[in-house]
Amino acid sequence: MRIVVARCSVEYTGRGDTHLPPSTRAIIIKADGAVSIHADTNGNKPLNYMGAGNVMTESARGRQKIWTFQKKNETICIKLHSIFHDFNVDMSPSEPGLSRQGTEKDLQSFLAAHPEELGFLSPHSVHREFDTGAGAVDLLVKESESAWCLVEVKRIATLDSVSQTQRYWESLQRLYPEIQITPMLAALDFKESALTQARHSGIATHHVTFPNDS
Amino acid sequence: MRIVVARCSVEYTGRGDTHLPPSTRAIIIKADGAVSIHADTNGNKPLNYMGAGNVMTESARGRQKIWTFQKKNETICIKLHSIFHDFNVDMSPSEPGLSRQGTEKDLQSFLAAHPEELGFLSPHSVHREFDTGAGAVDLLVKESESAWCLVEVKRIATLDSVSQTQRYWESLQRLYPEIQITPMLAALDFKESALTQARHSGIATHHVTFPNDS
DNA sequence: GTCTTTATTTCGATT
DNA sequence: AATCGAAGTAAAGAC
Repeated sequence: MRIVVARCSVEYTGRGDTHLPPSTRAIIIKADGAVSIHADTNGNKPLNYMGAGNVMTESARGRQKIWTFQKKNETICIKLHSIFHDFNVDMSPSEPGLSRQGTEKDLQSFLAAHPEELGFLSPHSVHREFDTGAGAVDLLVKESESAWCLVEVKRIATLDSVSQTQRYWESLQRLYPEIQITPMLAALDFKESALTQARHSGIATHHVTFPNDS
Repeated sequence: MRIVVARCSVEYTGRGDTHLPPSTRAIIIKADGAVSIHADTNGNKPLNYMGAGNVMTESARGRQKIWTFQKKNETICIKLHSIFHDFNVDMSPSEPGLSRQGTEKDLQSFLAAHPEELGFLSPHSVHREFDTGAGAVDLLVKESESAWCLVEVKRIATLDSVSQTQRYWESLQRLYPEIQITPMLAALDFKESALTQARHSGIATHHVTFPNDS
């Protein structure tokens, strides 16, 4: 990892176009090629950046260094006006990486293994990531041959979650017109507007408690 | 800005729970309090982080320093096993910040000023951010007293964009049952699935070209 | 402060 | 490599 502190200005063109006027910032270049330009503000977000997998070239206009990082459809160009620090840090090439618990996936697994938490006492079968023709729904619980329940799982249910559930419902009902399909939105937490919208759309809501939650 | 390079392990609890085993990483602490922990991989993303507005406390278990950053419903805890670098960088407190062009907002402004790009040759009026009762739609074009067109603007239209447009359409039609309301999704680019879903839902799609686009 | 939406979203899984 | 759905999304704007 290379860390450079410099007064610089930056131009980016690609998904959008951006410009960064001259100021002092920290520039981080990782082993994978990723570049980020950090000011002392802006939270953990860089002011400007480019992901891994680019080609870096150094040029100079007069005594001013210019770094250009090029990718398929993106270019970021950093003009270095004055360099205050510039050093490399050796890091172990093997980073163990982050492990997560309590994700939406975890919740989905839990509910797939414990459908009784959703009120399904003796389902025929529980499918995960069942294709609806408009994206895959988290769970499809077959209560009987002719009665299925489609369950969308969220950590937090929002208006979008309701729309998504409805989209799955309509699409799946179209694919299986002879089956009676019931939609359900299950979440750890519901926005008030999501509850209202779900009620209006005829979508059942189920507040679930994660086993690890206090 | 404080930059620390250290062998460390990290625990985070809040929106989820995460764990980061011991390894060497760069820790950046900004003036606004934001912390990010960067490995030499993972692109521009930090492995773990916490946004601005937290309280930092330093403690020690034996000779091992422990930093804890606490926020409303989040805690991040960094155990420092060995510190290799630790220095402060002075930055001008006034960061000019990034200027952007070609955002969705820009596109919305452009289309509000040039409704003819969407096929509206002589609209009575064009409203922006018009409340539908289920969120605000980008544009509401009144073609006549009794015929309105609701336009959702995106840079890239996805399945979600179609759901969102439909949600606005239904809600607005419920509020104004006597008006004939037509929905439209306008974007620089459409996902194939979005086009299919829009056609199915009776939502018009309009591929727009941004004036600056080549 | 809570909710809604954007983003150079970014990231990961899949085709 | 391109696509598409999801995210501890984060951050900004509205109410």
